[in-house]
Amino acid sequence: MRILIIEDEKLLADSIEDLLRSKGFVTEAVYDGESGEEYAELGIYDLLILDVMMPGMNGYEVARNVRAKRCSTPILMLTAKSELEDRIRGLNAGADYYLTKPFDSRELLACVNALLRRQGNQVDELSYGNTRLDLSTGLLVCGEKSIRLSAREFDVMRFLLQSRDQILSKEVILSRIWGLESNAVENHVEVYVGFLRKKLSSIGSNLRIEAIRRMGYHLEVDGE
Amino acid sequence: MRILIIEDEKLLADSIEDLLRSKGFVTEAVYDGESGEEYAELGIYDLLILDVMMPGMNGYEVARNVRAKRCSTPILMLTAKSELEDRIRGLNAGADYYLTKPFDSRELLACVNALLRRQGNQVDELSYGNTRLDLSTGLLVCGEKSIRLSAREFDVMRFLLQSRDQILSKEVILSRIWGLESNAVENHVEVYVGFLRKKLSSIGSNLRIEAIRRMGYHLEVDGE
DNA sequence: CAGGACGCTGAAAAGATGCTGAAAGCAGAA
DNA sequence: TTCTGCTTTCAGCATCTTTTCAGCGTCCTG
Repeated sequence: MRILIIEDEKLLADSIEDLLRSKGFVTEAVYDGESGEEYAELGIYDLLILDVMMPGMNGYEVARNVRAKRCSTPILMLTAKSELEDRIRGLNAGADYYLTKPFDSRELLACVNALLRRQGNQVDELSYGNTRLDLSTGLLVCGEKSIRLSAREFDVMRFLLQSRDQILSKEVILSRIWGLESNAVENHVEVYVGFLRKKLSSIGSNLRIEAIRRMGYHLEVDGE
Repeated sequence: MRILIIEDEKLLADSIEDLLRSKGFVTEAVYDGESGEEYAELGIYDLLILDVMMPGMNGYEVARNVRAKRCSTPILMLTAKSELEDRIRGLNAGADYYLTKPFDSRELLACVNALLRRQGNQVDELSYGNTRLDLSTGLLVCGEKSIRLSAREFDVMRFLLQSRDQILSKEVILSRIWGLESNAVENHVEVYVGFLRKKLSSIGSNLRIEAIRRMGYHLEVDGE
């Protein structure tokens, strides 16, 4: 999931990026309306986060221009104002949701998730090696064989597949899959990795979930 | 990964230290802004955790002074206040992230990880000679061959690569990698240098870790 | 040249970390 | 309610990492 942040306060943009990245989103930030519009119109983003008050082109204008180009990427507007008429103005300009600063990070995340969910825009499979994870059915497929993953197994497998170029620490997996508030412990990750390894080998996959001591897990393809 | 905690409430500082140490970070704590600034400006930390409300120099001032010295270590600010203006003030003073007390330990960890990750992700590999250290997978690569480093080996190797123009004394390496409070001795460094030399030559690297008597170690490229 | 300081190494002990199977807890379906 | 499958918990084992240590070689200094 790729998110573009258009926000002239660099530090705030950075902290939004941190927040979203820690949840596994891919983010990019630009710091003025003009570049924002340009980037947004590439059409490669799943969501725009757009500040209203910016020097030069403001958020309303950006939203309006983007929509005028028939780009339907959902837009989340950020503003210091909380007046009804501002909200209406933003929505009329094409925004999908309106968040008043200061906002709670939870609220932002909930909002981002809601917008992405609403779009229903997902890739419908992830492949690596000889193996494929079907995101709509939750099936792990290898050649003729396939096996069903439970919800948790699916989340973990997907996260691993999405992060194939990185080592994922148990900590990160926990906070991403079980959430910050859960009282899940690292052994949960170990157990689920165990489940997944069993299922992977049962369908003859050449994917290995390699444990890297003290660092985390990494997906590898046998014979590479 | 080395973290400096600047927090006048000793109990809170201790509990943060415990938490982070249990996750394998090396921590040090100081209990007032003045010493905090002094330590921070040594530039040997990967992250600062900084309380806003302290007698004497407060967190904003520390952050501002540290930034004024062009020290770009990420700063995580802690505060009891959750007002927008405080958050912005902190961000403007150079903080990278803002956490309101009381905070969840998991949230703190996620935050710390996010900040460290962001920093680490700016460079995702370090190369020298014919050899490359992949920071996201922890692999030491030379041409076709590659070998996995353990967590400690990785830390030492990275430190050497990052300081390729300097001679690193065992003492500096010890304090940086094992931490000031650890009871590690210089032989640890010698042993790890030995491990690394073995791994370097096993993949055919032209890097040598040269010992300079009474001074320390230095990375050199064969045939230069 | 002798002696001491320093650095290197292999082997073994100590310590951490990761894996696993079994069982208990839980929630939804029948 | 009972059944079923998913998730969590736990304890013990296995494995890998880190530390420790003793002995040897080399370099420097007097």
